[in-house]
Amino acid sequence: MGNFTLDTSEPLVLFNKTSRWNPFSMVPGGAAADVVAEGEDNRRNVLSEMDLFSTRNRSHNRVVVKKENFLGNDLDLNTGLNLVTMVSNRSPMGDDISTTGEDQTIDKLKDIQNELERMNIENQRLREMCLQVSNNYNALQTHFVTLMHQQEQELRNENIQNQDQNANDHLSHDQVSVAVPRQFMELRQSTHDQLISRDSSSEEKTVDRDTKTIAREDTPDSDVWTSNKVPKLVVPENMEHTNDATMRKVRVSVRARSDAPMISDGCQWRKYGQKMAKGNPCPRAYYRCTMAVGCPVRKQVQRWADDQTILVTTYEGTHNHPLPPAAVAMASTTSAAATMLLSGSTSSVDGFMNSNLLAQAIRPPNIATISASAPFPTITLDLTHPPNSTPIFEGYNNPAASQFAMPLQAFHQGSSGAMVYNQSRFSGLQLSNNELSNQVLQYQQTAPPQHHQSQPHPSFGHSLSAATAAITADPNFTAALAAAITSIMGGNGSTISPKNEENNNRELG
DNA sequence: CGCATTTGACCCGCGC
DNA sequence: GCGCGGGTCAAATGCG
Repeated sequence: MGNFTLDTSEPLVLFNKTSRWNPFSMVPGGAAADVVAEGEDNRRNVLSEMDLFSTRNRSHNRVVVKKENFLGNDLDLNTGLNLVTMVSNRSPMGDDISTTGEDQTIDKLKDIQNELERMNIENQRLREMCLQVSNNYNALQTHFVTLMHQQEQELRNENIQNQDQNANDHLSHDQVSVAVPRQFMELRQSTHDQLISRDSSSEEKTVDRDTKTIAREDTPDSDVWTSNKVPKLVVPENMEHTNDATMRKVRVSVRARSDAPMISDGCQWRKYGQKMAKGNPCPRAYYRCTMAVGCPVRKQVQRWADDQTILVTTYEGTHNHPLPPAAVAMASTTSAAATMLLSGSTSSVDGFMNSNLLAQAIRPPNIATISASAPFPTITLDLTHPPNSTPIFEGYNNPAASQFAMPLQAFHQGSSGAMVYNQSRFSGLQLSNNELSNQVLQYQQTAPPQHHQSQPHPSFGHSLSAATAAITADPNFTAALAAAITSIMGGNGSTISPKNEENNNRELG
């Protein structure tokens, strides 16, 4: 088989070069384009990689066909799009083409169809591989950020202990050690404009306050969720407990339009309460995850007061059990977002968050809001932007699938507006990026809509798409993905650069 | 009958 | 100290 690559990102008309029919005569404006085979005889079946959409070429009304020969019977097409094969019944010289030529054309078409089927299967396999790699990457990223957070917190604890011992020799060792989870305490206290300077004379009061709050906020999950009558003052035994407790208190809020009482995120939830919240005529429902005994994850569902078509789902905590595929995307996204928010609560917030991969991954403008003015630090993903009318999203415009159509469209559309941070300490983190929309568009071009519609979990494809889109916006991820694919494919020694990924995606589609 | 949901009571933190 | 509001519990209720 000869090498033959065809750019099929747009409708393509395949024609025999021996034909006098000129496909470019249909171009608005009526100017016919020349088709030139460089250095080759026009009468030979020379068909190769054509850049039909190059601005430069188009501007010159000329398409350059690279010289790359193939035999007529070896036509190897890589396209998933509709091809219209135009075969003239006359040669350029005016000679009639025999019936044998038509049979050969039919054979070619059959070969093409077979090859298309094979390539589609291969593309599907590669797509699944990409999803798996992206999921693994996200999990690793979350773990990495958590480790970074713990490491920094340990350093801070050492510094705090040294400062406290120097300034307050009269404080007992236990009182000082109580200040371990100060990282989160700082954020919460500053939230209420009550941050007390450690240099002031009120140091003892500060420690007492920390002690009280820690008793509630840093209690291990098992204590918190099983009984409220256990001793409230629990000093964290290790950093892991501390991290779990603070993580549980960090919230990730997702706003999406939905008529359903609750968005489907792949997890199993049990409602354990409902309250009327102040300032909102709609009740707030409380759910806990029931996929495992003692899972600390809870969520609140409430319609937005300003627009009751918008459903606000607030997640809190980290799952302590394996997740089904349908729940991986949302859970990992919220978990990573919570980790990012925790990372941002450190004193080195700007530098750390700017280096945070997740911060880049979720930084499409006008989507994420970090708010510390709420009782708990909350990162809000606003997925309520109006739908985009791009035909590619027709499947997502189906009302039945609307609940997660919004995330996709929001991610896709997220090229205007600005990411908002309610608290001044986050103001240094200006996240503006429009490459995500391109990446998402790319991803969606490679994902056939019917694939989503036929999934057993309707929300899975959409939520996973949104999460994957966010992940793939990270250039580091692109490089990692390229390396992973290269490694998996093993073989031809060629590497996939991020720049080439677009072409690869196009071919995979 | 078992499980999920509902709903009023209770706990707790916070502000005045 | 008291009241308010958020969050949770658990008995009652509903449903398949």
